[in-house]
Amino acid sequence: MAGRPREFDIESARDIAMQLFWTQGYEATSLSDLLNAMGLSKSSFYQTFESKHVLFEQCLTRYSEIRIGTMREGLATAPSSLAFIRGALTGISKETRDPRGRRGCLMMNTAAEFAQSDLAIARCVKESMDASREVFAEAVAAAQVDGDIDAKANTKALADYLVTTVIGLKTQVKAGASSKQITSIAELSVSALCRIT
Amino acid sequence: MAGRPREFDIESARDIAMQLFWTQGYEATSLSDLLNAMGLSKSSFYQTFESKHVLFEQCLTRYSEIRIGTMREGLATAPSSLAFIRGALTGISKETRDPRGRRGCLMMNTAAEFAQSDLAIARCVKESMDASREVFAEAVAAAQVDGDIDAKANTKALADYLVTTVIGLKTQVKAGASSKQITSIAELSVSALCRIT
DNA sequence: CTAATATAGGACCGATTGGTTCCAAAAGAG
DNA sequence: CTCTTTTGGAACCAATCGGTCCTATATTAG
Repeated sequence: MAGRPREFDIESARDIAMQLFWTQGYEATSLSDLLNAMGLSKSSFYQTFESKHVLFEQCLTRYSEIRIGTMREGLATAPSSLAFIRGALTGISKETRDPRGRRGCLMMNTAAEFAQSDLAIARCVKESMDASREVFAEAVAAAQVDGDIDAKANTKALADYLVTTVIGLKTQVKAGASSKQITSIAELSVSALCRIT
Repeated sequence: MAGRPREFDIESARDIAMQLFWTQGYEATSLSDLLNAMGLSKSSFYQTFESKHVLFEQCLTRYSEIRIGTMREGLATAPSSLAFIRGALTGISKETRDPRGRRGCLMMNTAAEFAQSDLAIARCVKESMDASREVFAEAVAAAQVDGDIDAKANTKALADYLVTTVIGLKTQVKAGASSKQITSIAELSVSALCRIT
């Protein structure tokens, strides 16, 4: 009991929107920007995604899922937990060469753009932040078992420390830091992590 | 050789604008927001400050001056260079209770809002970043002389590390972290700094 | 067939945007 | 007094914003 089938894929259309929001920010992305990039008419857009704002929230959720998924996969396949942590930090230097520009992290960009003005979005950002902290906490705990990090150290505090460093590094990239600088800071942070007691 | 005297103070009017931009961001601050807050008519505004954009650039410069000045003063008056560094990090936890909201740092907010789109602004942000790194570099060098930080460590790299941590902490505040979390991460970072070789 | 849904495209909405220009009044300096 | 400048306010600009609604067509299921 259905009519004409949808001619586009909701998921991939949303992914395109996510990329736009990521690169340009919410306010800077106009409705026509979205329509052009997604290849949709206004009618299809509003019928499928209630509004620009609702679509944005969906994009945030999707981004978080992808990001956390990638982290979990990286942790599972890394040669060691410490290697995963090191890779998570040093890998940020690659974003320096991002052809799409140094666009940072959608969650942090959003946190910066919507400060306290939108509670629903603020909550979404916080949840994503907590999720990535959780992955780091698991990695730190495993590295403590491996003996790479002091077992007496506070696991959750170290995870918070890592999240903070990642945020700082990504923002540095956005502010114009060089690849070498990022790598150097990342290495420094990891070696510091291993000396904490 | 002058006509009617200006009835407002340019400096303080600009400071009010800076506060607005800081809390709300550039795009989110409309012209009428500015006029209301600054208590100016449109004519006075455009006669004194060429445009919204020019005013914003002036605000960025002013913000940077204040920020760097405060840092230099803190470094000069602190009981020790390491104490200054520790204070610079742990003090961020106070911003949690900011009545004006967790508004982060104007420079980083701007970096996030204007990514690569405005070169003049990007340059301004980078300069401010470099200036604060320079202050941290002086502090680290002094702390190395004091023996609080290993003298063999790379001074500039440590300064970069500190800037990154500050950015991360301020963004964490904006994303909703608690005062305790911030303090804990800051303490962790400082103690890590002292163990690096 | 009919009912249901999706399509593209356009008309239209009120509101707001940053910015410009003009005006007449006000107030100082010479 | 005259010249110069600032003042507030209004009028006006073209453009854009997100969003609604409508028409006509297309495509499926039953």
